[in-house]
Amino acid sequence: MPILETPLRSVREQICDTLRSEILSGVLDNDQPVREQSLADRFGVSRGPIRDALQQLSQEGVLVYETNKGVRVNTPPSEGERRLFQSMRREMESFCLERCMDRLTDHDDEQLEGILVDLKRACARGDMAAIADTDLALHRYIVRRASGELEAVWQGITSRLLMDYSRIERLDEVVREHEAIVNAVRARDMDAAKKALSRNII
Amino acid sequence: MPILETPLRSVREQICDTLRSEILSGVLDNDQPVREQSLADRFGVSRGPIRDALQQLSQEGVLVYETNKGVRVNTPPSEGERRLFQSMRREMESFCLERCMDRLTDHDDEQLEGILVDLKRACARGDMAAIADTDLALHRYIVRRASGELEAVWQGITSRLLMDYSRIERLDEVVREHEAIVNAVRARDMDAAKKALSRNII
DNA sequence: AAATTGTAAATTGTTTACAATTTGAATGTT
DNA sequence: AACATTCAAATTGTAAACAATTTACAATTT
Repeated sequence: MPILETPLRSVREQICDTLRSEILSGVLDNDQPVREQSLADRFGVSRGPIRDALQQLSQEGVLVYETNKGVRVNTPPSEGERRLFQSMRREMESFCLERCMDRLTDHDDEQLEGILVDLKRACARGDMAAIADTDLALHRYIVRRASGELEAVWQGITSRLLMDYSRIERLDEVVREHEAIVNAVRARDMDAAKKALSRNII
Repeated sequence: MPILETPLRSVREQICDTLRSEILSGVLDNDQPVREQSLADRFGVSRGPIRDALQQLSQEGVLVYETNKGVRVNTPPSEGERRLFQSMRREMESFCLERCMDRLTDHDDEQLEGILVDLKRACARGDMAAIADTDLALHRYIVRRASGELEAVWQGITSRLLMDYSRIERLDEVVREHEAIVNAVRARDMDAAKKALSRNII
């Protein structure tokens, strides 16, 4: 039997992750239509799994679905909605820290450190898609560690918040903020970790 | 051009609503597997649209999806998760009230009153599925009136909170709470409306 | 010229057929 | 009896064909 549980990511999930990363990092313009057949050609599968992925991304808020018209890239939330989502995301991640902090092991510290290294590399080469990926990966690690049940809700809120990830301009700031998060978590300093997480949610 | 916008609900949405209602009201047991073909037979369509609906309900938290194993009815959230979702739902609905209150018209009042009538009838005949439907419909009306962009997030949180709707036992209490909500909204009393909504979110 | 209508191409929605995987019972082995 | 193995049935995953709808553009009318 396998020691480490393999997630066994489906085709749908892989396509979702790729498209989400590209959209959040600004590769595709807003309101730009996304055609099923072209994606099917690109990923080398039929339209079935593509439709599954597009539906999931629509529910996540990354795409907008219209009956008989397909999907298009969503627009960022309004200022009011942004503030609401910020508040909710902070509440979620604080909750997750509270729940998982005393269960974290050395292995978790190593994982977080690894994500941090990936983030630094992505920043060094200015790869926005990879930056968005690793940024999300670090937060997601905390969420998953606390409760897999929360991940889908967290992803929906976070994706909507990041629909204009492009406004992230100071890359060194991103690295420093995530270093602060990892350091606080490694020190098991709940208060500092919450503050560092909250500061990074904008 | 059409005076009243027709929502044009897709097959997927209709199946989603039917299954969600049945599951939240306790018709199907937890952890019970849901077979695609049997649902296809029941709704008179092929497995394609069924799979769409099951995927959506999985992301909503009503069902749990496992690769190559299909879906099963989800279990209610833990006590901690419940408190978190409660807090987030209260924050969302308060936000929606703030945003839509001064835009409400007589037509909105009539709509809310209509939902209230439906709720009373459903309670009178003890139809749990209809009670859950109309309960949700009233809150959803406020959310949609404030911002359609919030609905998917709200639905995910709310569905998870209602995974054990059966604990709702005092039906007269349900009616009174919703009457309080509608009355406060009709009076455009922000504070009372927020309190009434919050009291109803448990 | 502007608006309307008609038509063909493009696109999405659905069904059917088939491939891959899981499940469960029957069988065999220790 | 307990455990592993095998194999068929059930179930999910994917592909391809078909139906329904939308879109874009040409033709026609006002």
